[in-house]
Amino acid sequence: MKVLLAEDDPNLGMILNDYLTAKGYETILCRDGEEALSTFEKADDLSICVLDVMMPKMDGFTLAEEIRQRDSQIPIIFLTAKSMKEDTIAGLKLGADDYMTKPFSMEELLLRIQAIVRRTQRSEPERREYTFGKFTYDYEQRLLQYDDQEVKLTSKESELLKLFAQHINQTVDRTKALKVVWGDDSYFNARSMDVYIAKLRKYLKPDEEVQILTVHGQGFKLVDLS
Amino acid sequence: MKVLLAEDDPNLGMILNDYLTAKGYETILCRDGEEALSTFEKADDLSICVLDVMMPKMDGFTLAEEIRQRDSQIPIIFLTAKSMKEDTIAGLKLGADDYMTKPFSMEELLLRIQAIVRRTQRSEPERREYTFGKFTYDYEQRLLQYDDQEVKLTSKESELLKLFAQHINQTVDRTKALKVVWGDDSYFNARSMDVYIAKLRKYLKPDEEVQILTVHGQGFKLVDLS
DNA sequence: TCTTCTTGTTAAAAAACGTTAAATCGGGAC
DNA sequence: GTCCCGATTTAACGTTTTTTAACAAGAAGA
Repeated sequence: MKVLLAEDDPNLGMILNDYLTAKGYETILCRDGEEALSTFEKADDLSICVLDVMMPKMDGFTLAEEIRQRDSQIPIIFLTAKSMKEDTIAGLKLGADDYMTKPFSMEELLLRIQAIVRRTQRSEPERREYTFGKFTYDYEQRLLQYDDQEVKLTSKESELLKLFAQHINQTVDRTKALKVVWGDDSYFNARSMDVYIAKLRKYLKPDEEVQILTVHGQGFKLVDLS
Repeated sequence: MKVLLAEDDPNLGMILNDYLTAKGYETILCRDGEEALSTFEKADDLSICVLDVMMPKMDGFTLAEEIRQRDSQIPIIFLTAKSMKEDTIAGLKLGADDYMTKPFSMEELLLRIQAIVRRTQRSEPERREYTFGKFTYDYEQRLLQYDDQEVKLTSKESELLKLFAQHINQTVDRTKALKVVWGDDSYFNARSMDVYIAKLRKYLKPDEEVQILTVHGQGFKLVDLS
């Protein structure tokens, strides 16, 4: 996840940069509008832009217009020194996705970035089919196929398997799985999930190369050795 | 474009209502959280929710949680009396799409609504004809066609099918369907709906690529693989 | 090693849903 | 009004899905 930061105040710039980096974002910090624009043109997989409104060489609004010309979709958040209504409105007219008035907390900025990214990426083509080992899983039809056998999964089985299929060879947290599939992570839901893990394991048994490993105290991992 | 407004201050409520109506939006104004929730459940084509945080009976955050449970996609904008950082953060954690601090200008609210709607583009215009798989459904005439066969549906069958057709490949909540088609979600209406689901499934049988899946404990989903 | 916490497994209970048919309702014809 | 009819609801019973319970097994820390 790459974030373009355009902020001329070296102090704030570094703070933002460090904070977002610590939170797992890849950041590119630019000191003025022109630098930001040329960086934008060179970078090819930016997820979001965070632009200070007042900057040397090219202000944030102009920069946003230039960016919009080149990518009409990428989310833009403006940072402004004071709450100027006209600024806000001007920014929104340019298609800003959000707006923050200094001083703001890092946490809030992070949340806003997450919220926007969640929104804009959610239309990411949900896959219909997942494959692992010799299996094919059709999420829409809830059909798990192996050779010429097929099993129809129930909705809970389906949601859980999809979650694993989306994170092949990665550990999926118990709490995360519970929140996604059951909505909350109570004790009983956790036990219920364990039962479902057993069911999925039974379905996956035919292929030795695919299995659900438990990462004790953490979660589970669907490993595909094929 | 339908907007759900939840605002207890009659003055501001009317102003918002009038302004948005003048701008071509269809608005539904609710005076408290509970009213807003039950309105939400009955309406079947809302585009966005604008919720005051402080309201009688049910506050905006709780309301938002309830709404999120029923529709994880619909955009939500919060209105709050003062700029409370905790409020802001709490709201964003709930997945708010935007946030406005009173007093704000109508123009700004409008711009934010437009920005969000432009991004999400979710609103299904009320259509006369719906298609899925090899079927065509004419809602006005209540005529379901397949190849050169056609079936005339009864009014309940029709309302239910329309609801599914408007949410193809999305889960429609049982309670939502009951509220929209039957008006309330009593036990017997629920059983009645199950009977109607069976009827619709019979009608849809000719096309393998269209089916109504049940999402246990949640609702139903009309999937179209074509 | 012992103890505690977590996970595996199985079966039973409970809840939700499917199916079919009979009962009820409500509007038009007579 | 009564009768008839299709539409809808209620009822009864069957099936599937999910949760709960109880106990076994494994991992990790003292």
